[in-house]
Amino acid sequence: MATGRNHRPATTRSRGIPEATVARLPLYLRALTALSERSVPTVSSEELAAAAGVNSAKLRKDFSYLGSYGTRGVGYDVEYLVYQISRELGLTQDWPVVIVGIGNLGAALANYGGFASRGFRVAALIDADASLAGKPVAGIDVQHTDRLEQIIEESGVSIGVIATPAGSAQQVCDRLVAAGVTSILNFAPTVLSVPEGVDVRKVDLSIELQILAFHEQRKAGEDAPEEDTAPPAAPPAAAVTKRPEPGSDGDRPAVMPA
Amino acid sequence: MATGRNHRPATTRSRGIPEATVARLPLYLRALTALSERSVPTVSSEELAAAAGVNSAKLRKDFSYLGSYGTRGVGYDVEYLVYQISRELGLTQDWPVVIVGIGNLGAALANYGGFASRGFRVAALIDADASLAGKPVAGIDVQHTDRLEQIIEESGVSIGVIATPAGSAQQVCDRLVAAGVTSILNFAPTVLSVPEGVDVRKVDLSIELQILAFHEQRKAGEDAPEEDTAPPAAPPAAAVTKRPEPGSDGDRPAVMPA
DNA sequence: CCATCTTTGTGCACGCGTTCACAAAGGCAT
DNA sequence: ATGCCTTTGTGAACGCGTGCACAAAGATGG
Ligand SMILES: NC(=O)c1ccc[n+]([C@@H]2O[C@H](COP(=O)([O-])OP(=O)(O)OC[C@H]3O[C@@H](n4cnc5c(N)ncnc54)[C@H](O)[C@@H]3O)[C@@H](O)[C@H]2O)c1
Ligand SMILES: NC(=O)c1ccc[n+]([C@@H]2O[C@H](COP(=O)([O-])OP(=O)(O)OC[C@H]3O[C@@H](n4cnc5c(N)ncnc54)[C@H](O)[C@@H]3O)[C@@H](O)[C@H]2O)c1
Repeated sequence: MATGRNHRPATTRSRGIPEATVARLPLYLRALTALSERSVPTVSSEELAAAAGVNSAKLRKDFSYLGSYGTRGVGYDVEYLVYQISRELGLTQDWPVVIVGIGNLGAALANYGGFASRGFRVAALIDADASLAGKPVAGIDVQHTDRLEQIIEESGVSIGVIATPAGSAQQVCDRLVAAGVTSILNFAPTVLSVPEGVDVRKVDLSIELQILAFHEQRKAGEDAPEEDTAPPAAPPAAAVTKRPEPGSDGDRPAVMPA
Repeated sequence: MATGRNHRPATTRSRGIPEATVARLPLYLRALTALSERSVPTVSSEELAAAAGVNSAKLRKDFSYLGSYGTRGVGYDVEYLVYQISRELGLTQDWPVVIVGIGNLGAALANYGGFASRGFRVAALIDADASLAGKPVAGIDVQHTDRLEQIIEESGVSIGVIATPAGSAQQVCDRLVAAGVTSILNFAPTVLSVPEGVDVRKVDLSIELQILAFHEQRKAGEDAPEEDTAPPAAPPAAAVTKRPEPGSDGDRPAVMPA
């Protein structure tokens, strides 16, 4: 999963809908939308669960938090459920979104059609590079960072996407929050600190790959005997003496062997 | 979070390292790398936890799974810890990666510098569009899908990134797996089904936004009284009778009101 | 060598999330 | 109507993850 707030103190526990359930609702919604397009009238928890790639009991429990929308012996009415989930997720209204940082990634996001298909609308593209200002990306003119606050207030934007380099992310975040944004999707590889009441979710490609690498390594080393912690390097203790750097810094033990 | 395997039956539970811990190791690694660049010799759990945005007790417990690498009264040796985590994550070796689907997103990924900074190397870019073949993206020539199997075998690729449209994703996935890929990072909004032993993680922008929208809606509606489930639509029951299934398609109750 | 002070490593308790398993509900055929 | 069959909704058990709080380890200064 990405990162919601650290730990919701259970006080603000969304009318009883668990966070894990919320994270799966979009998955169900996607599967249901596909069924709806094929004009399938009803679907059982078993079928829908298979389509969404989850356990059917989990799905039923998830839906039970929304209410009793199923019919025993039959299943769930597809259209009705699509509406209920959409409403629960707040997708019956349009959410204007700003994207800050129109580089490789930001431009790809701007071009992504998957926004509008749900209730999201790209309200503005913002970049600090003056030479980009006025140029259209995905049919929308890029605007300069100077106008960030103005744009957000005028358009009533409450969701911001950060696709700037990591070094600028916190600064951009601060400005977004100050201007009224209360939900942020962060693609920059940094930990953002935000005041209470602001939600941050992060998408970090590098982390995902590293997690895959971890499991990949385990798969590979499953046959070969593990070499444990012995071979790697010198233990950390008793190794803090040298100081090669005049500026500031201590020594570094001779780790990172061959 | 994204999605690891559904549920690891605890049998293959990575030498005791909890999945949640594995997911945080890259975070610690990033913070430690920054410290290392500033030549900071040691760091306490409290400081490092703050930098990584987590609880210090959690961080200490996480590290305890790797071994006792700290020194009481002092903290952790930065360089040593960087090495230990890198080794645990399998980052001491280079992982060749293929990206399939060099469109908006795939091209952005190919251009992303964050790959090489960790142990990942873009081994090949693959697309079904014949007009892209031979054209360089990020300094690497795009190759046609026909050569997918050959490329994977030749380069010994075990990690694949899917950035094709959703409709092609499962098919691409199947080919990757058949060719020997055992870890997949999926950007297409689809549930991929893979055989046992293959890990899939997904990154879904749309889902992240929907989760943010959910919380955003709650924040907004906190003042206003909730309108519960009453107004929405007609209840689902008593609407399932017909089954006009010669071709397909049944009726659809008049949901989705104004 | 001893006292003190810092910080780790972890035992423990708690809450969330997952899964099983089944009673109740409801459709459908007879 | 009545009984059967399907599928929901949920009680309960379990396991994982989190965070508190503290004893033990070790550094440091006298
Ligand atoms: N490209 C990818 O596939 C990818 C993948 C994962 C993460 N990321 C992260 O996403 C971010 C963007 O990546 P990218 O490849 O698009 O980089 P990029 O350099 O192509 O684009 C960054 C853009 O942000 C703009 N910018 C810089 N500072 C700004 C500021 N203060 N305010 C507004 N705009 C500002 C720059 O002008 C530039 O247009 C980076 O943090 C990167 O680490 C990228
Ligand atoms: N662009 C985004 O920001 C974004 C965000 C989230 C998710 N996604 C998802 O990522 C995927 C790619 O998005 P995009 O915007 O880059 O789309 P795109 O249309 O720009 O690129 C898709 C590329 O995949 C290639 N392709 C199609 N079928 C293929 C096949 N069978 N084998 C190999 N290559 C094939 C196409 O030739 C094209 O170059 C889509 O599934 C999209 O939903 C994109």
